Amino acid sequence: MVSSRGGRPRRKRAGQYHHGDLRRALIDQALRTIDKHGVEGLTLRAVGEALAVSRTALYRHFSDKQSLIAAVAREGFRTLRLDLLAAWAREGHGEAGFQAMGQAYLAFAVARPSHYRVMFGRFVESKACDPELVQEAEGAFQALVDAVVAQQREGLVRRDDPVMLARFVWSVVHGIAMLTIDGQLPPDDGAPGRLSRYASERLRAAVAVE
Amino acid sequence: MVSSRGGRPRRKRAGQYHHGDLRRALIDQALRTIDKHGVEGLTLRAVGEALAVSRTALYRHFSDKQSLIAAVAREGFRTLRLDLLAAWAREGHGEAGFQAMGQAYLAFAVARPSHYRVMFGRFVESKACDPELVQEAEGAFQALVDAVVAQQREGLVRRDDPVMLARFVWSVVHGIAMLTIDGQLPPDDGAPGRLSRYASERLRAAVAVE
DNA sequence: ACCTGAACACCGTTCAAGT
DNA sequence: ACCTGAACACCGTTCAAGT
Repeated sequence: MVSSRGGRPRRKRAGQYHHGDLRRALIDQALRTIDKHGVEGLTLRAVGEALAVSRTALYRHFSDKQSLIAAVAREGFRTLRLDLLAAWAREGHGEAGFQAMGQAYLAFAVARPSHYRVMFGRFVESKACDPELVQEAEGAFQALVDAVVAQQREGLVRRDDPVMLARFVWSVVHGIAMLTIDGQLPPDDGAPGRLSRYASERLRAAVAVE
Repeated sequence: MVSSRGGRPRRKRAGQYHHGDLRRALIDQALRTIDKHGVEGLTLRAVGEALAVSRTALYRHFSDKQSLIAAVAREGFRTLRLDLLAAWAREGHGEAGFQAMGQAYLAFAVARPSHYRVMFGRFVESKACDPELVQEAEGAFQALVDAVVAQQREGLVRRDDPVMLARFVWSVVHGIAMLTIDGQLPPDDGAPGRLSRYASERLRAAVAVE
């Protein structure tokens, strides 16, 4: 995180350049704003102001606002992938590890709902234009596929097409994540937690051998 | 649909009022715009222009843009509920009916992705402010719960808490819907269709008795 | 190369004024 | 009651100009 001391906009002397990794600073600041105020609260002018930089300085590093948002989404998929792999490894690459992956996934979405929404919400139109984003998203999904294949080898889950099976699991977990962060479950009720436990149990039954 | 002939903005004579059900016309026009250009493409100015009305006429019927969007979301939940009930009834209130509900749900989302996104996407902050929207959303969910209870009576699905079971099913179907309309499945591949068939089969296993 | 400020074409919303 | 146009405070983006 490249931040000014105390999080305040830096005082700027005339004629001075940013002279740091402005690209990095822009992404970090955008992420901070998105986490705090959502994507719809993200303005390039405010980002520039927070970094004590002109509101058009950004165009040296990003072609437009969408491309900045895409960079934020990319970071999200990267963090998500690392979280998933850590959970899977921590619990020993088996049934428990798979369940931990699900929990890690939901924990990510609940901790950073706005960030999660940016990753999936079609804020980047035609992702064909951002192959790095597609690649990062596929990397996160691959962690799930790998875990499925590993369990198939151990005879822990049925031997269907692992990609299809992983997509099914992803749907469940993504569905719960979205319903939770979009406030579709009764609030202040522990509903998300109970649903995720129940879903985990039913999901295990769905992917069981025979 | 209250439309001008040919879909063109109507010519307007000076001093003339709209004198129809402007509220209704505003919702229809907003829905049309959202379906065509997404929520982010919705501007109150364009809505007014399309209806040959001042861009502030809207404020007589809605407190702000959000409240117009909320009305569109409400319509969506109503249509979704009717679609679900029709599918359930058409296939005879059993296993086939339940599967048809799932297909109807996905068909709705795929046919009107932007509308579907508006229904769930937190465009209305703090839905407590729009109790009618909450009510309509709950109505759609209730159709699902009722179908679960009916199947439990027939011994077709396990006798867990029907609300919890319905939330689980909803998660799966909502997850597939979102991944599909957000372009997270490989395009031009029939992947959404195959996933939905596979998920339907696995889901049946997940909710089966014993 | 990297940054700047003025300018342009947009927004949602408010409000005094009209019928 | 319902509608209007001007005005206000915002946007993202472009561009000639600076270092």
